[in-house]
Amino acid sequence: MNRSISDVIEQFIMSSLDDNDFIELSRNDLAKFFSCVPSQINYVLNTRFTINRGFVIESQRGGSGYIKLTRMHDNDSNFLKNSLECCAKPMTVLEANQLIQNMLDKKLINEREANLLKCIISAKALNNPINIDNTIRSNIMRQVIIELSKNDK
Amino acid sequence: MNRSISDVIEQFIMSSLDDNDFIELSRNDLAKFFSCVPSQINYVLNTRFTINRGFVIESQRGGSGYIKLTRMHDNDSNFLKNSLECCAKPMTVLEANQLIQNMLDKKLINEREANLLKCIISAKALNNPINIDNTIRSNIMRQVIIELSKNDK
DNA sequence: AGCACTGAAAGTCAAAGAAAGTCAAAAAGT
DNA sequence: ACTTTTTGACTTTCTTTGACTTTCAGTGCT
Repeated sequence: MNRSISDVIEQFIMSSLDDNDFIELSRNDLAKFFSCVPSQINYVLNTRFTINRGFVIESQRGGSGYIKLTRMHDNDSNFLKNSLECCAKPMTVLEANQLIQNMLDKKLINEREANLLKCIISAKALNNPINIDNTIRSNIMRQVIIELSKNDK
Repeated sequence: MNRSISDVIEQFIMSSLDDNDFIELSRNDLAKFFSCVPSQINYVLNTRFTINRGFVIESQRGGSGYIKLTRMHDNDSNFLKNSLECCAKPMTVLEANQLIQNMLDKKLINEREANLLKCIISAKALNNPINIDNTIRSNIMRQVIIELSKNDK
């Protein structure tokens, strides 16, 4: 197996995640360590540690910036993955409400949270040109799912 | 997580506020203590201890000058009412985040809820024509506040 | 008492620095 | 040929630094 540097970096990051549910990386340091350009790290992250594979990435730029990588819990991850597909297209209020109800049923959120979400994706909250309304709604739900995927507190 | 010197200073000031409702700082002494330039203290104050997060800063220059930092206390309904006014105008991500942080500080929402809200009002979630972006954001926050007011004690 | 001087604060603002992100071209695999 | 990987120039975001400004209390002089 003639593996690429990307594979090696993937492996390295993967094993760092063995012990912890999340790790914090320095893009520049990692790049230096593997003698590659920094954007290669982004490439690895974007191609290997995707939401669909159960990972969530957060980061901050600027002085003492960082990249935080979180692994999702497996049981929830499937449901969330499927839900994500739901959010690939614009959603009506009805569809969004159903998704929220599903999340509630699966105990991924509680009642209070469900109510919050419902009011947020309501027509009132997204009061603006109708044609992009549903798009924003699915964008919001996608972000919610990503947020719920982070299993740290 | 204390990533930057600014974060460390923020923490320090924050914990000084644990016991008292207000504290008096000496900009120069603080700067000396943390081995940074005095204006760094201003930076921390301006980015972390903002009005939107419920802090008030008073200061005096010149001989025996000082910086007085006060944490605002007002009851929940007052707070919600004021927050509503905040949402009368379009809001930037930063403004919304500070409002959410403030709600968290006041225990009107918990950390999980705060994170949910933050991701919802993020640029990513509201990914659409910039000029109406901020308007949607304030609409959303308004609905959230209204929702939170429902189960008010 | 009133006034000017002085030095000790704090404030401002913009440049420099330090990350991370983006995107597309070039290179390498298959 | 086509897909994946590698590279690097350019962008964006946040932090750190420092030169310069403003304000004030105290002091000494008239």
